[in-house]
Amino acid sequence: MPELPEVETVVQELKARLTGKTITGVEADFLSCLETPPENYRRAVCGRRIHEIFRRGKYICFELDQGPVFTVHLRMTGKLLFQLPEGERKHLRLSWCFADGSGLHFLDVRKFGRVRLWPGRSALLPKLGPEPLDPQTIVTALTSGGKRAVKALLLDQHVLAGIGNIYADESLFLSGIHPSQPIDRLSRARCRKLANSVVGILQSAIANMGTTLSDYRTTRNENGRHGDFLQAYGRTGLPCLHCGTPLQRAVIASRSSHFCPRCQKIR
DNA sequence: AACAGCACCTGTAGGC
DNA sequence: TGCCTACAGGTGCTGT
Repeated sequence: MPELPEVETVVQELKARLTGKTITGVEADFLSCLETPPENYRRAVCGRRIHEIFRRGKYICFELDQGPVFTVHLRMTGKLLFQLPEGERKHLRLSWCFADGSGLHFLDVRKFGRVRLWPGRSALLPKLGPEPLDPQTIVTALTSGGKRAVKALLLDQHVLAGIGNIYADESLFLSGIHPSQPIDRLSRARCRKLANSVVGILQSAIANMGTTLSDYRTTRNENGRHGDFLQAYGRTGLPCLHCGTPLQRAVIASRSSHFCPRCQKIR
């Protein structure tokens, strides 16, 4: 389940390895992963040099010379790998070939991942909210959230771009806020605490190259190490690391939510 | 406006 | 062992 830290890890590796390379071919094994007609996509990218690779929310963005950008969204089970592992050929959806003979492979068990072409950087992903990497941006985004549950806001990519279920639960646990807490009844101080938790969690997960629970891998097919540090997500029934109360699981904002019923009360 | 439900998919875990 | 079902969750859509 790649969220901001996982995508950031992938982008840093792609940047180091692929910037400046020229795309010579695209081989699609699963045409539906292209949201742009295949011929248009090929025409736009083949023969072009990769100018810059960057991240926006959970999107991986490849900016090519002369303007066009294509985005890759990994959704739940997508991976970008420099080498295609034997035995995973079954899940290969798309490959890019480069002028130096190297390649990049997009694998995706569940076929949810998508590749899309955009005319340029200025028109990219217009509905996406701001990056949740500085506390003031987060406070501002959350405080315009009406009466909604705080977890619904954290997960809404139009409000903040990049947070998914794992880091939403971790941030709420760290700041002692119940996922169902209505945002308009959250004090300014607790909102700031949440914002600081979000930034801290995301930065620490980036430093650990993300969280591998099942499918996520780096471009070198390595696991992220942040799974060892999760304090709430996936710990249903295990003791809270602050007070020892067994953690609970409930469906909130249509997602499984993991929280401590004692440390995270609605106030 | 906010939210629920569903579709998209497949692998895995659990029950029987 | 094997069959069946529920479940995992990011995004975008429809309906209420």
